[in-house]
Amino acid sequence: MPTPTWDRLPTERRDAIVAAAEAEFASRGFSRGSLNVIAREAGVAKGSLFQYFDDKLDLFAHLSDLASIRIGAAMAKHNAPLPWAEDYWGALTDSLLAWIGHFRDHPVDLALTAAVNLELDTEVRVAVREVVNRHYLRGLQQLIDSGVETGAVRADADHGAFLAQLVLVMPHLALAANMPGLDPVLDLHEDPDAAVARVVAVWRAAFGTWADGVTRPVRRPSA
Amino acid sequence: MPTPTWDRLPTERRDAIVAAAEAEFASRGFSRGSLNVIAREAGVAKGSLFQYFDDKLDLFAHLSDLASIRIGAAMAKHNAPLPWAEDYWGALTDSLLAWIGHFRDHPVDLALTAAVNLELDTEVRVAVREVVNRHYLRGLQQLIDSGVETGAVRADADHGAFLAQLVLVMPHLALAANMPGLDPVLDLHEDPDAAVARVVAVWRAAFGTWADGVTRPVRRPSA
Amino acid sequence: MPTPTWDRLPTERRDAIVAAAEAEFASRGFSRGSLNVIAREAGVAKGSLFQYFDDKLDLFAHLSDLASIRIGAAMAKHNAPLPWAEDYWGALTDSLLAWIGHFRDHPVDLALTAAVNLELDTEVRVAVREVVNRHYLRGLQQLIDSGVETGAVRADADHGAFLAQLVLVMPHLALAANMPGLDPVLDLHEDPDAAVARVVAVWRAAFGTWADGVTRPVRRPSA
Amino acid sequence: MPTPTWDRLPTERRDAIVAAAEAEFASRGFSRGSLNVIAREAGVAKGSLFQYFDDKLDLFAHLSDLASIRIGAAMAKHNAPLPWAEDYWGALTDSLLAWIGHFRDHPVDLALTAAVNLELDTEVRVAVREVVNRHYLRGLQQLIDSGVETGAVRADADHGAFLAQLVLVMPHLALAANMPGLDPVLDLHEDPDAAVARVVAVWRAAFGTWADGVTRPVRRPSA
DNA sequence: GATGAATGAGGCTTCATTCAT
DNA sequence: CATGAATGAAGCCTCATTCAT
Repeated sequence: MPTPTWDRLPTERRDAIVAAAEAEFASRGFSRGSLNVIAREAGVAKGSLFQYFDDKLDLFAHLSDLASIRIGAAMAKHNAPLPWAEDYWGALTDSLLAWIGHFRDHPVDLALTAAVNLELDTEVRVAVREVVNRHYLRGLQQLIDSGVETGAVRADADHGAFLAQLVLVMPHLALAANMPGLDPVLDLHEDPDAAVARVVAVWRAAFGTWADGVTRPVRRPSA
Repeated sequence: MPTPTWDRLPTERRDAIVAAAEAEFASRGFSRGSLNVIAREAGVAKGSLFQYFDDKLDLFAHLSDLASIRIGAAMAKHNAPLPWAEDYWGALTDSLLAWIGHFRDHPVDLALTAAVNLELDTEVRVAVREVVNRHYLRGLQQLIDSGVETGAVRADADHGAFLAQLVLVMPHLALAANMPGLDPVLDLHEDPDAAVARVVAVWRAAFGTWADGVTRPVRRPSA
Repeated sequence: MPTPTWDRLPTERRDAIVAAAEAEFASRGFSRGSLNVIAREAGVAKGSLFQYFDDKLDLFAHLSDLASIRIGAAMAKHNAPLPWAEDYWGALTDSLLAWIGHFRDHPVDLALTAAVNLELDTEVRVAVREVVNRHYLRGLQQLIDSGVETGAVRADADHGAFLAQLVLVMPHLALAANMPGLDPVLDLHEDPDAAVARVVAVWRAAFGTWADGVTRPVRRPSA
Repeated sequence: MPTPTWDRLPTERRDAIVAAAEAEFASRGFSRGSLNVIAREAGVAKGSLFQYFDDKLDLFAHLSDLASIRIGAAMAKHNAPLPWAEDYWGALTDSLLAWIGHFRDHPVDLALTAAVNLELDTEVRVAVREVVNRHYLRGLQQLIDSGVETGAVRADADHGAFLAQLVLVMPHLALAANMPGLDPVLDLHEDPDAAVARVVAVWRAAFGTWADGVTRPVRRPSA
């Protein structure tokens, strides 16, 4: 967590540091990103960074926090007007495409998400994910709940498994749709629309009700 | 790719280097793994490594190649006697648990898989994945095909989406089941049996035929 | 020396700074002790420290001064009721054990004494010792004088040499008895009672009168 | 301990590094001595130092080892022709003056001894002392033994206490005689001859036999 | 008189790669 | 073909002190 000093800083100074740090970590990842470079690019003394953040990881976690808030806000804004009640799976498809689009249009968010998800160092990854997942899980859980309420998601489906799929698949969509070499099957990078439609179809089959309202029971494993 | 010199090397020398390199990359990842340490532990001169491999990445890719072959062989051996024809989804569940078990019992394979999947540097990741995916995709495709043949997997299901799910989920299973802090929903690390059962249930619902043989059509998206 | 500003400070503020500084220097020594930490722990601004003290050394010297006064008072109180007249060497032994005990029970005094005695920087050490020795020498000289008056210390012994032994040995006792690895012979850390008895026996032999009152002349060196 | 690489080094390179390191640590002590400076002055790359020594402490310990060997050899050479059998205490006085002289004439040895004895960091001090004390203790013990054999030291004296005095006093003599501000009583820095004579007189009184051969028993404390 | 943000030199250590032997 | 010493840039982080507010 940033120090109180950070919060008292003039906005321009904070912005300069955040911009420099985002650029650096986005292009080089956490482990290889350099505080030297960040300080130089931000036009501040190297030591100043340590007045604002405990250490490198603390700075990185803060950036990730900012990014996840930014992404969450953008998605909330996009999702609000979607016709979840009338066409849940269509709205979900639309939302996922917007999700992909956000990362296409905000390379910094993409790169930070990549950096978080791909960071090798377990300590780093766990520390940052803890912060980030807190934001995401709540929103995704609400999304599932609303599907249940409107009848699009079967009440007796395994909602936890659905949530797990979302948590697992969404970062993959964001990364693989915008970076080459990550998806060898769905061709996300070339044709995201088709790929997303196929993914949603899977979920609909597994967790959705029939169009005619007939629910198809899927028993949870008795194990 | 290793140089011709590498291939002409006495077996013990090669083995010593491979063992040392696996141990090092397994415990410290690619970026932080040290050639110094590898050379020391293998009992060879630092310079020699550069006679066998172009650079650090070349060595790492070779190890990943070896590991994927090893893993593939182990899984093939385990899968052979499973009752795919009689109980496809049960066999799949069994296979996935064995998959998780393999990585639990072979920390080196786990760590290398982690290193590959978590490596940030795009160049590194793409280079290594290209090699690795070649092995995996073939095996997984066969697994799906056999499901179709035996009638467990619907002929009109989106087999590509199934393959994508496998490719995406299996590394996640391997890592999240054996490292803490990676799975915030399914609790893979604590109760892998239940988690796997839930995942397979999803696939069965999406891609499987009914127990009574009635297939439930899932139209591919018209998009 | 503290500035006049320091003397005008509210007592609680002074106490907070002294406490924080003692804790810091005690645990990290002079060279490695950090003014940053002291200011933070004391709840004062970093800059304020420089309003009260010229620099780091000035602050440290002040603490040492306080500690030596504190130690001197404690020892004076302990020494007062001892039977110097009846059993000088027994009283001295008792006093030295109390001396060791004081440092065992007051880690801050121990650490400050260590910091003073072990500080490499000549400038620092000389500056601090000058202040500290003033207190000690007077007390130790009185102790010798009283021995002479009561006849326990020979009048013709080399009292300066006795004083030098005390000055040299007492810090050693305090440190070596309470820190491992400083005394390779007497085993002060393990069995202080025995070690002190042996040291006092040496002094008694060198500077004391016989039990039967016969003094054994030790001529000062004619050099 | 230096690495094997260090031992294989050309003599001039080793000498350059040792000279630079001695000069640096001698003038600034261990904690404040800088490897940067040492490398620059020695004309070697900073990284090379880490091919020869594990870390800063390892280098410092090696220098201390060299110095203690050097000092030990010098003293052994000086002590050999002294008339220990005829005039033990005179010889001891002479030896101690030579000891002081050695450090006066070899400022590097003086400074290293100071650095070892005054290093605040317990870990450092203990590590280095372990190496150094090994050399000294043996020599000093022999010196006492020879005194016992020739009858100058009483057989029933507390030889351990004598050894402890030597171990404690000799570094003090070396330092205090050659650095101002360390000895507030004996005036070692101004008149070492007199000071040494007084110290030896103390020991003679405590541990020596009478000139006329009458031994004066000093019972070890019954405790 | 108090504050605390800014400084920036300097600290130790790591490491992939080269190249003379 | 093997060796291993040398490199030197780059890494993160610490800290006493200053000075504008």
